[in-house]
Amino acid sequence: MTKTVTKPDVCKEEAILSAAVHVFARAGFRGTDVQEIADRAGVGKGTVYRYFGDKQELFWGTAFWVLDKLDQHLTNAISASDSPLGKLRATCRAYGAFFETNPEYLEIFVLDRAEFRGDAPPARRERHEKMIAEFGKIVEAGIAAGEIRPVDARNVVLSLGSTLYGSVVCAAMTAAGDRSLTEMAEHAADIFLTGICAESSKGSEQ
Amino acid sequence: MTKTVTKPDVCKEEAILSAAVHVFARAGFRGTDVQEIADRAGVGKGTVYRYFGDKQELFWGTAFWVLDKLDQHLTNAISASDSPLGKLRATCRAYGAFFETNPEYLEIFVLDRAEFRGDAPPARRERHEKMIAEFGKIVEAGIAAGEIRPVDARNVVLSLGSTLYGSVVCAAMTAAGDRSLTEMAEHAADIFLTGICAESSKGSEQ
Amino acid sequence: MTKTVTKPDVCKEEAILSAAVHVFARAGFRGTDVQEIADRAGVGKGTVYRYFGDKQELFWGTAFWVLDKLDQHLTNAISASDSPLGKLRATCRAYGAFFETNPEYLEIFVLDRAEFRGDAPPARRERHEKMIAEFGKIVEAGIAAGEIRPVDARNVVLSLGSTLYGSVVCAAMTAAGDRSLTEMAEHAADIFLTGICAESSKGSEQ
Amino acid sequence: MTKTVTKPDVCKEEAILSAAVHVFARAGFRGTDVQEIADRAGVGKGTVYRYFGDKQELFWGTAFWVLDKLDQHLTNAISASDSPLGKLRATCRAYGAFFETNPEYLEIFVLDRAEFRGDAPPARRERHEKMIAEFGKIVEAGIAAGEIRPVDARNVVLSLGSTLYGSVVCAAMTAAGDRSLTEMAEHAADIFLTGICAESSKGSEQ
DNA sequence: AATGAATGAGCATTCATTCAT
DNA sequence: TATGAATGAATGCTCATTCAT
Repeated sequence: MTKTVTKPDVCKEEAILSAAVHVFARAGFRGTDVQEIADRAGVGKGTVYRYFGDKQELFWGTAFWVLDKLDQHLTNAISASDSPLGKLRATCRAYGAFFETNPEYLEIFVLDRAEFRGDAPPARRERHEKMIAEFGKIVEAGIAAGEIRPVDARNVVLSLGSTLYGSVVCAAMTAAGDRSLTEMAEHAADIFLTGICAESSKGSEQ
Repeated sequence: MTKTVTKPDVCKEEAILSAAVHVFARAGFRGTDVQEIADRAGVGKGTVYRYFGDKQELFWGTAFWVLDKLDQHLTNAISASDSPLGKLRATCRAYGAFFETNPEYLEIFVLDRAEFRGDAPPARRERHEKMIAEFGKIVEAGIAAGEIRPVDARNVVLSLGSTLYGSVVCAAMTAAGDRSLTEMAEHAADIFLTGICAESSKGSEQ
Repeated sequence: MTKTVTKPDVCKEEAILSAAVHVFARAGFRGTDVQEIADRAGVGKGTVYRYFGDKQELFWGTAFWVLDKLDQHLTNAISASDSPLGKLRATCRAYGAFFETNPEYLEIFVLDRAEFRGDAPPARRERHEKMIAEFGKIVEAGIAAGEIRPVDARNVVLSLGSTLYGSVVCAAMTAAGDRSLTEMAEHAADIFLTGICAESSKGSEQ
Repeated sequence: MTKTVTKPDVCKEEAILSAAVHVFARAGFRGTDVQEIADRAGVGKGTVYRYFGDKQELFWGTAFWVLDKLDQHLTNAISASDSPLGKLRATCRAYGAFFETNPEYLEIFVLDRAEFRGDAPPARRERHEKMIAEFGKIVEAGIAAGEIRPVDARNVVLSLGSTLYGSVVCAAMTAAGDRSLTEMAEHAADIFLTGICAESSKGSEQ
């Protein structure tokens, strides 16, 4: 019989995930002692294992949780603007702000990449694709509206994602001495968006 | 008495570093057994410690070694073109090609960020600043030549670095299914450069 | 207050014991997870503890249950023959057949010895003595009838028991490659009984 | 690369095996904490793992070590007598004496059966077969000399082995209250050997 | 200088047992 | 009475680091 995993209490699950973000972010995956997560969550170590099966699943659960929060945050940001370009700008700002407000979440993203490359469970891949598709539609709307040059939407979304990811990771790396994550992301967005704007709307964009 | 570290034999040092790249890249920092590096380098475990002091120093030595190789690779690429914009483009292409040719080097960069955030020893920070300054000069030359809009050179270099970093990391993450690292980096460069080009030179750039 | 143990439902008790035989036989005493016994018995883990107090008591209950079954099986076999020697032969055959039919029961016997040496609760010791006495009477009847040499009945019964135990354990160990448990037991009985028969002239050997 | 196991120091190996016999015999396989073996052997826990790889291999090493000692002990006993029957008798006596002198060795045998049924590594199986063959030759010599009835030598050896095993295990189980292991084994031998002697007229029984 | 044997702190995971519902 | 969620002590195994040879 495979490992039994049940989550009878949503509050405990949240407490564990919240503690896990904190500890993983500080100590890394391998450097984390599950006991510390349990202590910080106020539950027994056995409970952590009952809820998540093993340390890796716990980490994946944590990473998914964070991705979910990011998705919600970005989704909120999108609705704050009407034009496609405005939505993209808002997304970039929200992306930077999200990780500036929660530096621990950024660590989870970095660890995810460092420890598990492409081994993420299907659920996370699907969520990622969903987000890509979502933004792809915005780009296509921008193209239809003449705000964005006719480009391959998926590639542009991947590039924008890469740029934002690189911006926040690198900005956080240089110890906040220079500019905030949000400023970095906005600067990256400026450069990025100006580049993909159609010639006709250059004037209004810059 | 502080830890005695000497490197009497350059060949051994190279062998250890080469082995370290391999093993760190595969297993991560914490997941790496120093014994495996010693075995692969064909030296005793004690020798690794004599040459590098401890595991963390060994990793830093490895990361510095890789950064050095990247620097040389990019420096070569720069000289292949005369115009500032050409140099930047060539740099982007070279950046992608470097990590496409040596995926292990990319892992070292990712691990560096994941495990040690900003704890890198001064030597590496200095080297990093040196590279930033180097490219800053190119940007300034581009501005002077009218190829690049009047921007803050340092910020632009940081943004370009972030973009390239994000591009290769994310491209490698999506399991090569989409495009090669080099293509990703070039695509990122296209968007990036087009955005910072002065209005006057748009035509020739696109 | 001492541990409260009640068995309100005989069906559940049987279900637990039956499951326990299965799991203990497969995994050994220490290797057994009480949860698995509960699952297999279709009851909650708490119920197992309510019925048996703790894991050791559960095992002893299981071993006693099996011993009881063996006793019944051998008692039936005895009644199938009239002569003392016939009864002993029948007992040997039945002994082998019992464990051949129920290999799990043999594991319980082996585990019992391995884990608890002589720590068995008085009830099992008494039951064991009762069986020894029972067979002792048959031996004495055989002696009285002139079928068996005048030997110490208890010692002979202990030896026969040891021989049968050794036979089935060793036979089961050699992976059935050679002969069945029943054949092994019969062979052992042949040698054993022939040896204790009166008529022969064993002068040269003692 | 598979687990590296080296045994650079024979004294340490002996110390570990000796400690392992002691601890396994007292606590059983699962109940044994490898740390205790290390402590008793006066080495670090890591050393135990360096020498034996894992707990199971350590147990197998221990069991083999004991089997080896038994083999030597029995081999010595054999040479003390000239006639085949004498050799078999001497073997039985030696078998009982071996385990009476070293009750811990008996526990190892019992645990071996309880935990690993037939999973023993090939080396131990081969050693076992070698011993069976050795005694088979003695039985055949006995048959040739007319001391033993014409029986299947291998089967007889297996039966004798089973009988002796059962005798010592059962004798030890009944807490030495009755007779010593040696006496039990001799008694078993008496019954066993008398039965396989040629001269008698067992017609009515067979 | 080079080696690799020895060490033991550290950590993931399991599971007997309890007890609130 | 029955349940199963929660717990934390227990234990196998790893690996960074040291140091005698």
